[in-house]
Amino acid sequence: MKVFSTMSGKKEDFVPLSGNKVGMYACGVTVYDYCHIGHARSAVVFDVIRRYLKYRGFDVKYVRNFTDIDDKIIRRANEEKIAWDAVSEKYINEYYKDMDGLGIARADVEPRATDHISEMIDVISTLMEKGYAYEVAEEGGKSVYFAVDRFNGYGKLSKKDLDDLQAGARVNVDERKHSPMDFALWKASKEGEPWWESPWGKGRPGWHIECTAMAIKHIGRSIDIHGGGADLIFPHHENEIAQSEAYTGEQFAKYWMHNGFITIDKEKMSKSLGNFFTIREILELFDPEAVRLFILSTHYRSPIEFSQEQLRDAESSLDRFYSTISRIDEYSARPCEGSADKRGQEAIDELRTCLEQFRQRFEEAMDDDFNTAMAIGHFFELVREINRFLDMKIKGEQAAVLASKAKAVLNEFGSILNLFSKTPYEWNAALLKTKKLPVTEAEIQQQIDQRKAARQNKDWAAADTIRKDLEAKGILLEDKHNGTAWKVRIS
RNA sequence: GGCGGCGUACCCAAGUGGCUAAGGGAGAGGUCUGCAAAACCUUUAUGCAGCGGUUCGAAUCCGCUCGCCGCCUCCA
Repeated sequence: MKVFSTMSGKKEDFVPLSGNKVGMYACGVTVYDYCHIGHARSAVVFDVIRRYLKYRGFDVKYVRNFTDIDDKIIRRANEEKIAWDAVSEKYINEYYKDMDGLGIARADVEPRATDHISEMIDVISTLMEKGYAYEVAEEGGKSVYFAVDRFNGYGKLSKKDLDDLQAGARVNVDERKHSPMDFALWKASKEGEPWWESPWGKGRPGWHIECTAMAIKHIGRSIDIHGGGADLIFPHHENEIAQSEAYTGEQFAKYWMHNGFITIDKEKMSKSLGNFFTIREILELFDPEAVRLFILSTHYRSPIEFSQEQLRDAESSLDRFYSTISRIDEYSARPCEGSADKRGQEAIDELRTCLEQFRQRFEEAMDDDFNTAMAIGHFFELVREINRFLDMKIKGEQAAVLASKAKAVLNEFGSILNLFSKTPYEWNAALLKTKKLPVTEAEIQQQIDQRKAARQNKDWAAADTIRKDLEAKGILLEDKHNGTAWKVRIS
């Protein structure tokens, strides 16, 4: 397996630090607002990476944190005139609503910064002892800063030169810092701010220190994979490396993985620009599976331009997929009597070969730095092969069994991408709700029954009228040998 | 200004030295169908921003030009 690491800027062979155990830490969200689709991308990507590593037989421990204390949370609390922890509690709940809705599995550990204050204090104390950090007197207590120039190798992840950084610093120069790039490990609390007791008086942790403390506590002094959005490379992950490696004297993370952004009009989606869609806004309009397919159709490191058209394309793709599953189900349910002729036997052998090759191709794609886009391409290649096979209407039980096998393969590998796991019925029923179509399933069925009677009387005009009426409401009818099926029109 | 990335058909997108440049969406024609839908078949890039170079051979490596974006401040 090859994994691209931001540290080396190359794809590297993936070899865990210890046997087949993989410790994976992904930076989660700061809980002060609803999550947007960019957060969804990061969650989906690392969810799939974790699933694939497990599929590959690794014993994965996945940790994803919540930053539940920070300036923005405090500001939000002040704006809403509620307690800071009411803000974080609320948005953690909302996070789960969104992510569960999207089908993101929970991480093995989902630690919160404020549950790890003592661990952070321990790390900071050690950094003080080792001379990597210094205190600064503040009103009512002391703050602690990390001295960036004491850490040899600062900038190695983001490829930044300390001198350039300082020369180009846009940060307001803080007189109390020895160097403008130094960052807070511990902040003395101001009047009215939340605080915890520490060797430096009342205060709260800086942003970066939580990940060091929680990664080390829940995974270990060295972790295999550390991930997050590309915007965390600097300064957050750079600072994490400095703190952690200064603290342990060991390599903090073996592989650094960063997902690309979601853009709108080519610009990064972000809270500050205001050009974002929240996850819940999207889920009002599109099926969660379409959102996941949209995200996974592009390699995780490339930018994705957000658009509703793209989401609709993803829906159409899924609809194609589920139509095929539906065809398989019909075929397997009533296999043609008799046995396969020579051509049929050849087709059976061919499809069998396709299924074997699919496994290889899927793994090859995913082994290459989790190339989900390529893997999905292989799914649809297989879908076409299956459709061709079904079109041949091969006689005999053997062919029916093979069609079921094909479905099982699709489902098995789909589950690694957390895609393609519904039944065709569930897909359409979900769409009926998501698209808020003005008909119920019962009404559709009733119309289908009426139309059936008309068709038996060869009253094509009446039958076509019913079909047109339903189509106007977004429902397509498909006449098949064993009856009429309905589906939601994607448009 | 420093560092990094991107530019593949009508749209999205994979491919990063060598079989006919994956796959999805959209369009056109055909097969099937009472008619449709779905499915299948054919079709839509002698071409990979442009110009040079390296090479037996490049979308893929190198250089330059143009266009776009990201990080350097909180950010997935």
